[in-house]
Amino acid sequence: MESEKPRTRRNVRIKQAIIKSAVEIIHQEGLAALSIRRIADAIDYSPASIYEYYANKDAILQAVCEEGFAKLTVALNDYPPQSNIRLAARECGVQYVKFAVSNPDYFLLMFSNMGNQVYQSPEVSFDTQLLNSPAFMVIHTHIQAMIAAGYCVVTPSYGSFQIALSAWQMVHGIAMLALTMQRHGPLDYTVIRATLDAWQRGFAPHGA
Amino acid sequence: MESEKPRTRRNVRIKQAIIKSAVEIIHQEGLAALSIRRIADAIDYSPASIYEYYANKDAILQAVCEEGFAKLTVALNDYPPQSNIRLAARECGVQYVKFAVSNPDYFLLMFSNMGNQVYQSPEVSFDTQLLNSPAFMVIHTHIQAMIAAGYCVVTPSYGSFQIALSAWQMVHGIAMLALTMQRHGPLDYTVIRATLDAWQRGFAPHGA
DNA sequence: TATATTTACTGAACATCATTCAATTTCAGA
DNA sequence: TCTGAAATTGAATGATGTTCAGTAAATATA
Repeated sequence: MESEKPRTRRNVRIKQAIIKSAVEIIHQEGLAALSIRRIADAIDYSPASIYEYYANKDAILQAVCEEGFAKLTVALNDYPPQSNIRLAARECGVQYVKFAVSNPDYFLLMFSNMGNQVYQSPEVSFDTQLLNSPAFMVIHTHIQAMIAAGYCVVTPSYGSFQIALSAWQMVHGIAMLALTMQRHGPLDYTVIRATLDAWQRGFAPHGA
Repeated sequence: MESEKPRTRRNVRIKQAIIKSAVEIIHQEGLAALSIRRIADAIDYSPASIYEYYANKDAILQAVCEEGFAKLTVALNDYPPQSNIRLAARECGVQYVKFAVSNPDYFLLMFSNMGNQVYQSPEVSFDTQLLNSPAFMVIHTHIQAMIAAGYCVVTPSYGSFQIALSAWQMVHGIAMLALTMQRHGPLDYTVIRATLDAWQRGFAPHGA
């Protein structure tokens, strides 16, 4: 089931080589340096043959983005064990920012005008698309745990989905501004953790 | 003082015409449609003569961004009068999101890889750069008012600057995700206001 | 006013880009 | 071995940013 003919197996191997070299170029020389010719050089093919595997450059960028979201999902869980639910959720947010900072061009591509057709099927609603996205589900699971532990208050009009979306918006804003405005000098993660603590307090039950 | 020779006055008029048509093209056809030849067409000049006024395309994009930040500053103050400080600050945040949503390509250009050299002089620190930026000062002033009114708690390591930055990060995350992930369907500003209320609660004094 | 000089402007060119396509090579099956 | 399909490519197309030598216009000088 996983790979039928050697024909198709070679096919997927070349497709993987294409996006792998694309990711490397983006990492090493930035998004602006990425071109079809550059990829073709890297994998020892002619520029024209790239189009045998991807319809156009946008399709390649989309594949790169999809891989990026998968990597982000992994990164969101890659932090040392925490002593409680709230610290774990906070560290998950820190991981989000760290992923962005250590993959700036990659991250900007994922969340910019073009390559973000990942969640963009208009026929499916925004909510269900998010709830099927692994990266968002990591956040959502943290929020559900905090709700279950009594650290988060839900109301009829503002449930776990809205809170998780708010959490994503918070860390996304931190990450984006760090990439575009705060490029010079390293980030102070103590301050960022304090910001995420304040965010958690905003959803905590009254006087806790 | 304002305009010396007719020579220089004509010069600035043409420079303004260039960025004005650039902004129009971005609004009407998107950033991808913006080219030197397209601008030259719009202002009845040859492509080469554009370079008499701007060094290259990046310089034009930077000028467009600077105008964008000025427009954003105006928009942040353009909301109906509110009955108290906290509602005013909240509405300022709503204006930030509304500006982004009604100028998507413009906003993405302002906060993306290239055209954001606005605050990027490495010799000046991030803090002082922000505190000299009119758009950030609008946010900072709201925060200072809330602190003075006792709605916000400051600590030695987390002062008005950090709180204002956190506010900016929050609304920026809302705006950015709305542009890149939530493109289909209008935004629910009731939910966004609830999110900003929660943010404010996070910085409120204990049990208020 | 006539001339010299600086400025504004342009056409044509260059390098690079994404993309297409006819022609060629490679390969799997009969 | 032969045949047809698939894979690969060189060359071409049209668009892009940018440069530059040359021309036209505006200004300064005499």
